[in-house]
Amino acid sequence: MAVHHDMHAPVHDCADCPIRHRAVCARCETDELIKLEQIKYYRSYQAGQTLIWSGDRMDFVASVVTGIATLTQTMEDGRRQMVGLLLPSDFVGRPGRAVAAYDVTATTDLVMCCFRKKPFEELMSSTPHIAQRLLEMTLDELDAAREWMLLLGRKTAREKIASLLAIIARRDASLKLKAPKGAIVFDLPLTREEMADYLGLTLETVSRQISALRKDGIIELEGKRHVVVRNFDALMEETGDDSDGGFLV
Amino acid sequence: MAVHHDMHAPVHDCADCPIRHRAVCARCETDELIKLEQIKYYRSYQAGQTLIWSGDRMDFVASVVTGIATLTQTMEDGRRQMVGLLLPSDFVGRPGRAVAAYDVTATTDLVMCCFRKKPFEELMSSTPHIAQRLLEMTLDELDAAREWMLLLGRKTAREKIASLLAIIARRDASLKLKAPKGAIVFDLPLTREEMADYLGLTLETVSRQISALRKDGIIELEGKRHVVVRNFDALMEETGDDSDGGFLV
DNA sequence: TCCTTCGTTTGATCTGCATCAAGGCAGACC
DNA sequence: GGTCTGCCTTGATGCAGATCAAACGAAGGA
Repeated sequence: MAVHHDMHAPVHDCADCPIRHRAVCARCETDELIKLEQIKYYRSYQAGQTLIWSGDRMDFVASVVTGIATLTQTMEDGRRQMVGLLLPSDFVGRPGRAVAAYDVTATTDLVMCCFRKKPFEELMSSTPHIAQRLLEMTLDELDAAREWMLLLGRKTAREKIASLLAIIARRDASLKLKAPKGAIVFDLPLTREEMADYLGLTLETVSRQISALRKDGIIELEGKRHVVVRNFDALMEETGDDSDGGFLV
Repeated sequence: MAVHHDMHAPVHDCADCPIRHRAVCARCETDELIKLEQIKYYRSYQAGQTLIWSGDRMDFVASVVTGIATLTQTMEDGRRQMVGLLLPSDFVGRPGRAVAAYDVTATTDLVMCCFRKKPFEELMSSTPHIAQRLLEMTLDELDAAREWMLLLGRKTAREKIASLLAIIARRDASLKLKAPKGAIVFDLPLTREEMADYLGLTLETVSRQISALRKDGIIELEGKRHVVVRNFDALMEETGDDSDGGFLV
């Protein structure tokens, strides 16, 4: 998720927000931020906990401070598809909608910064640039969703796995000190089953393809979750994406 | 695509827009509409024509007046995935982005109402409710994209076909005089190949599944494109969605 | 009129991934 | 220690949908 703060650069963190969240910290010391401060509150959740069930009333909107959450849809017979991955600074909830459309689950311990919906909406209508910021974020998410549609509809299992690893690797690389000279190293934040739900596969296929990428020397594994990518270009070759930009997430 | 005009009801059509388009006609006779009128212009395209190629410079945004257009992504080896279906009143283009991310193709003869991007963006920053309107539309599209991810990742070929037919049937029913007492009747606006690109299938599978639904009495076909649905509930049964609301498109 | 083209249907076969099944490994708890 | 539980791996088998191939019908053009 490329962070766009261009319109109000430089951005810095709120006093008591460990992570700046895009929807909130347009520019500290503005009136609207003060108002946001007045209506915000924090909530913590444990790994595995489902914060919101599809169909629940939603009386707040929120942004992720630390941890990872997922959005999933479930069919009557239990088939599940993950439709969103929420990383720190991502926004959940929809102004103008009363009922949640997806299950929201914490895959790691999670801290959310919440705003009661009513005051948030009032603030939104009185301070135009919040809507513009949200629009920009939503358009980014839409691009990511469409990239994901290509993956789900047309990529092979191996390409799906490579794509997911590349996304996680890239994100981790950008979070840490930039330009990792050598190997990219990261921990998978998802179980095999969650990866399967994300990719439209079964957990067995996920496991097999990860093993295959390991055997082919594309990645190295230490334990089940810790991944080393020595040659990022080789991994990108496996994704099926054209060499350059590609993923917007 | 549920049409939301609630915030400024009643909405009526612009003098020379045959179809009201959500982003534009908030309420006629407002200042911003007059300004929009000043920067808008129409363009027509023939069926099959590609209006915009992924990577092209985009110096305008637009909304569909009549006809149908598609957004597609293509992989290097030619695999294609449709990622959006643009119906009358839908919006194309992204304020704040210079380059198109997808191919945009007219599947029928098409009329677009265009706005040069620069003035549109200026107007957007001076008239807040345009951003709010666009946000609402974009959130709808995001919901649709996520519904589509479930389809692509987890539905069977038969369920995919039934879902697509149900969406088209429902849309047509809402465009025409509402509450069709008996059968729903419509023409497929897409070729088998386009349907395949939409659904993440091959055209042969699309053809076979349509034949199967016909044999099973779920739909009737007159010619290749004309579809009769006598029992909409029976069609919905085949989609795999839970009975009630479901699709947001 | 015939011929071509394009979209489509249908058949035969192949294959990638799902499914079913068994077992391994590490951490927690007794 | 032992055993339980959650997560993961690997093997054997089956099947939905892809692929390869042929042919049909309607529209259009010579």
